[in-house]
Amino acid sequence: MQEKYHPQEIERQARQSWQETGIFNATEIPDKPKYYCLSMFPYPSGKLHMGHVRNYTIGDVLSRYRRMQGYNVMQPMGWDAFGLPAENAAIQKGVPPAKWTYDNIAYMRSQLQSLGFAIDWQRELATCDPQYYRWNQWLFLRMLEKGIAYQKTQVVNWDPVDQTVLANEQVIDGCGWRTGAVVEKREIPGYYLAITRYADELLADLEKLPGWPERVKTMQANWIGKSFGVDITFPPDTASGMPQALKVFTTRADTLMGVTYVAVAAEHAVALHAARSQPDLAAFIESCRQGATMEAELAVQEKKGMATGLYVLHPLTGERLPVWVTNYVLMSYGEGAVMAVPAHDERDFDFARQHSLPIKPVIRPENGELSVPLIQAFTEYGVTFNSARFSDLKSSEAIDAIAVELGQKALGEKRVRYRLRDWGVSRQRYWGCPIPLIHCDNCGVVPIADDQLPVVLPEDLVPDGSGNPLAKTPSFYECTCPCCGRQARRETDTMDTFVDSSWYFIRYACSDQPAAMTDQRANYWLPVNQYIGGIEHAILHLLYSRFWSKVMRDLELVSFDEPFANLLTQGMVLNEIFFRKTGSGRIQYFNPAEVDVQHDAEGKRSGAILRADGQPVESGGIGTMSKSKNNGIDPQEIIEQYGADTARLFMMFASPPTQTLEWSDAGVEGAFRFLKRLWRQVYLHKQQGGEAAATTTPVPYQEYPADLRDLRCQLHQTIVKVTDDLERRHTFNTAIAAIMELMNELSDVQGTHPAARQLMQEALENIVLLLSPIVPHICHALWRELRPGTELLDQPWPQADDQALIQDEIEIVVQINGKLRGQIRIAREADRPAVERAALEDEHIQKSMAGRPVKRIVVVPGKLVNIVV
RNA sequence: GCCGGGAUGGCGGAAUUGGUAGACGCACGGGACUCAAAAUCCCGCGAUGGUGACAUCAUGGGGGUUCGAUUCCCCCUCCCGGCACCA
Repeated sequence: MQEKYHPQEIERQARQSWQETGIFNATEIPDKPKYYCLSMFPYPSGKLHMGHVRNYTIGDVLSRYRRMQGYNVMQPMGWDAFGLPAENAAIQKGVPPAKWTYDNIAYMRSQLQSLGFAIDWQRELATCDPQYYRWNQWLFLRMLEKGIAYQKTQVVNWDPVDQTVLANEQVIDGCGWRTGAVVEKREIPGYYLAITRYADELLADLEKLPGWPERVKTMQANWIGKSFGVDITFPPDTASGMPQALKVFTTRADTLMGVTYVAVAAEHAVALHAARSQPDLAAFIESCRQGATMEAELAVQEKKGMATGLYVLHPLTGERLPVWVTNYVLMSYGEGAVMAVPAHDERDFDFARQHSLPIKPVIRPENGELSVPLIQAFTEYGVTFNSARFSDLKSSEAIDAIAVELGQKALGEKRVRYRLRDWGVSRQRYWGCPIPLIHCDNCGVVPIADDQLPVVLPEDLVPDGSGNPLAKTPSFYECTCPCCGRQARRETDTMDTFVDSSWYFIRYACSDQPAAMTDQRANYWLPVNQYIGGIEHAILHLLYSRFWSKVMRDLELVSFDEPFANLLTQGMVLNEIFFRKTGSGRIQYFNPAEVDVQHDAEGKRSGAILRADGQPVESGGIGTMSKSKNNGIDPQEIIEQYGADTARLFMMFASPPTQTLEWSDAGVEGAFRFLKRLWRQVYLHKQQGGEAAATTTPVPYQEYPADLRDLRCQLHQTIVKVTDDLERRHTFNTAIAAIMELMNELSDVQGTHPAARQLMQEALENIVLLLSPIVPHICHALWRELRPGTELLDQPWPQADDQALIQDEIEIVVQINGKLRGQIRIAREADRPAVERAALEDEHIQKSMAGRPVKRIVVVPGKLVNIVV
């Protein structure tokens, strides 16, 4: 055995050994419990970043742990390979996106392999592979047949930078999720997937996901936004010229008797009708359309409106109610029209005040009166009044009674509505999955026949930054209609890349299946037992994938309802930001790797200097690693300097996986130091006749000296703790801390005494096994030293020896009035009176009590005694 | 505005079901080894007072429940995340 730890060499050897045996290639074994462990696949952007390393290390630790526990583990990897960065790189460098993407995949694959992840590379897939995306197209056609996919023209979110449409989920604070550009409204035809058909199930099934973080489930529930209410029809006052009845949706039918006007969105048919004869109204509508480009601005912008001169009739009283066009009613929710109840709705209240519309209170608090005149809307539930025969009812009763009355008049019914909108999947971009349709002047939209799939995306186009290159490539779009044989045009829009990622985890189960989208292996492996990824996909990818799985289930392609049984959302990787203000007032950022942080004699931070010039730099706080702040650390450099195990150990140790992780060079050094100590400990043990002790005449545990018995107890307690931390808590940081603690104790064990060597052998073997999911390479090498001729990966996860966990004497804490005042050692089986007696007799306790009388003694068995004086 | 999560030494974090606050690591200080430095090893390390044994204070702030509260309850401050004219 080498005296020193040489990570590069041992890591290369370990990886070679795993590769030769193909040990991580998974097959379906019916009689073994399966464990499908999945980390979100990367976009092949060029090289791995620390977020990837963290993500895949978490997955690898869990995979390797489960493997040792006897599970049939599958951990696959692939590439989310379609997307805009490829096109942008192509525009800049003049290289086709395909080449750029495949080159990146090759490099990043080698990086992942150098990190030693236990991945089944036989199942690797890339979403830009025609053999993958043909099944996107195939399923899209099935959806088309079922009416789940359909075409419509509507106002959409337009990203002016990426020059494409975005789905609602992809608009964050009014900006594109990728570019951050302010989203515009445009009216464009496109294809939609009817995710709203599944709204109710997507919401209800969140309850089938106890293994998901509450936070993510809440976010999805809010996004789906189910609300119960009543659809109400307001008949037209034809005398005023009102052309049609107005349908509204309300959750507060109990306030119906307080309606004083009706408001419609600027895009509403009634508004457009009225505008035809009223130029000023037309101008107002136009200004609404232009002003309201940014979603976030909508909420804060001033409420504006204009009367149409049209009237509707109150469905119960027949009263004439004016119709207003306003900018605060959304066309995209409900019917694009609302009944306005100023007394009981904040928005209506503001608007009514501005435009001097009547305010009619009809709800009062259950125990009390409404103070009039109202200073603000009373929006809570309460009791009706001033509502004719619907007075003096609780809100819930009034809603029911009014709904029944409206039902009898055929002017309303109870209705459930969702905030969720259908998923627009058309993208006016090149590097994506072609939508398999043909437009024929004669036959309309014609789907491609299944046996003609895939519609292959040409891989040699170089976009120039102006529009979709597919639309400028006749060899792609020129075709003949499959129905009538005449000249036709192929659809040049491609699918949202979130389509690709909505089912890749199913395809891993059968990525070599040429004849079908899935086969029975999908039902063996799925659902994914543990999914790991960033919280940023809480809605987007995770909601789409759930929807897609349910569609596939209804098409009888898979048999599960939910794709991901357990979800772990990892925290982001942060690093300090350093900068200087240059003379011209510009800010120049410096990479933390080029900066030395200084400390004073008390260990507090005193400043930071740039190594290159020795001059100070300012700290800009801690932030996510990003190019713009120049605070990223390249994982490759860490791997080359310290080895993959150090990188993995540091990331798992610095914080629990769900929390943010602060990068620290010193912390990396510390992790490296620990591995060096571990290596040395095994080396020294072998020098002292080490592993022979385990095989020759063993000393019975009962004959161990007391200190070794205690140490052996700690060893087995550590096994229990690490197992629990990995299995249940997923707190790898505390698991590592417990092993470090044990190592610290172990380093005191000296000498060649057989029992000492025997214990050392037992401890080191177990430490190597416990650490192996986290730092597999060094453990692979150390195991060969501790047990020559055997392989670590053939070993099961260690089991604690129950006998070792039982201590004859235990330590009990003694408190006086809840404050720690002493410790006593006492026999494990000592009864309550004995414990009390021992506590009272203790010298320290006697002194602290100073003769005060005992009022009461609280005993927590095995833990503490509290003496109340 | 609504919903959720959080605040613990110089720093990252630990304390799992109300039971020893600060595990483990980093930084820092002291020592050993060395011509010297690095590396390594040993010791110390919340604050205040005390030579010391020890005492007091301390988990964002204030109050409460309890023999005992970082943990439970009420109020407040600040930070982070999500949603936001959703009728």
